[in-house]
Amino acid sequence: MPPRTRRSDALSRDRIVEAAVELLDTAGEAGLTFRTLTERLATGAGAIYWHVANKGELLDAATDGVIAAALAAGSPGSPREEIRAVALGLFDAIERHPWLGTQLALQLARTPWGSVTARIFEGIGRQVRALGVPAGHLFTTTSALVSYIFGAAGQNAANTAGVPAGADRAEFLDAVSTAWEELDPDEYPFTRAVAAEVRGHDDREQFLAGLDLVLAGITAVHLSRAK
Amino acid sequence: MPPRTRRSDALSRDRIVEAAVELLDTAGEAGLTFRTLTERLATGAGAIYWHVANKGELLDAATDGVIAAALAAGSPGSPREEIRAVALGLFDAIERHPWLGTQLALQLARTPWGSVTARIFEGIGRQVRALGVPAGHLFTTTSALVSYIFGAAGQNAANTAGVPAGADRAEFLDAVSTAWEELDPDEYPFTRAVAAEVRGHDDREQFLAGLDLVLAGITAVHLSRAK
DNA sequence: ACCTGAACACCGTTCAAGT
DNA sequence: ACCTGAACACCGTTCAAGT
Repeated sequence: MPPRTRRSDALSRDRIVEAAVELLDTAGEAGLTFRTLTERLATGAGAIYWHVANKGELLDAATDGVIAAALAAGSPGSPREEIRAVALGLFDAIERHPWLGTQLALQLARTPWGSVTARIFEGIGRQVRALGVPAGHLFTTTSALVSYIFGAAGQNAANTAGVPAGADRAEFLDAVSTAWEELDPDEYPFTRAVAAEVRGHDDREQFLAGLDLVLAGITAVHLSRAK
Repeated sequence: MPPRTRRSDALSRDRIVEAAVELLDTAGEAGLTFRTLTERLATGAGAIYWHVANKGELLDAATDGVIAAALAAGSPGSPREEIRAVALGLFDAIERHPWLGTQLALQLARTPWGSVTARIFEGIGRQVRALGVPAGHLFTTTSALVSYIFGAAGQNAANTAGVPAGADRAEFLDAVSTAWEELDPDEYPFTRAVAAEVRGHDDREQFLAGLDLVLAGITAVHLSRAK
């Protein structure tokens, strides 16, 4: 009897990465092991190591592929619109693939200027220049924007990943809000006071509002005599 | 013959966490295992599990302790100064304990509103309110600021952790700058153009410049009729 | 050149047994 | 109540052997 899952054609790096992404999407980070991967691909561990150096490289490739696809959709528009598009592309990709949040952080820690960072930095930076930020401030300004985007997208990944699969979003926010209202008034007066604002908020809108805040800062500091 | 390292007194959760931080500082994230930890504490694995539920909880406790200590120094000052102090507290802690970058990201992914986030959110939020940001915008504004701080501090943790221990900082920046200058002109025109700005920059100054950018945005959007 | 799969070293965790 | 340490299940990785 032939194996239930038969390889239709030869193994390749791309097929391995693709299978890895599928496993990550369906079973989470803990669901991707060399055992599950070899089973899914109906092969042996050594076969995978022939195409990929180690698990870290496999995860990097998976992260890279998903991010590259998310940023590929280049819509023409004003610099502000382009920046929003790049940021939202990352935001949405993390929402679709919750493991991206952790993985991006780990990859950033391992190779700070890897291809993912470079891609986003370049994409954002071009638009920062198009905005009219003067030459000596391009690096710092772009870095600040990218930092916000990574921080906010990561924070959000945490939020969405933390919610149990079946739970309703509104229910979850309600629970957080209630929990905040019950914090110690001496230690957490601010968080308590702000608890109500959590209840109805939309993550995506909040992400964009924060982005607008940073853009407003860039305008105020670097483009004050513009137009 | 008695063991080289003898326990001077009873084990405790605090002693275990303290030893874990020491191992993380000296040997990195890979250096902390239950084997090295039991050896250092001259005990058995079961003893540690009596005080700590699992490795995740141990890492959370280590992260929490270091962050709490870093934020404890409360210097009185204007809201802006306080915000800078909190942000720099986190920034410096990550620089002193490079494993914090990864660990914060992982903890954020596991328990988004854990004590670390809550601590920073509360600390920043109070000052945002003191700045005069109107009630309905406190949550979103504080979130944006915290996102930038986490993103930038994390990004920086990556940068400093990536540098080999002995290497000179200036040398490293020089290498990055040179690498950027050699990127493909078609794919990375912006990054190439900005390579020179990398060479002399100071991470701490850049972190603060970005923070000022966000603060300027908050002023422009929410405090425009202030004073 | 590409793949197989048993074997290895190492990890977090458990648990019967001690004090 | 607190600790010991052998044992267990599982993981990433290697490598002699096959085609």
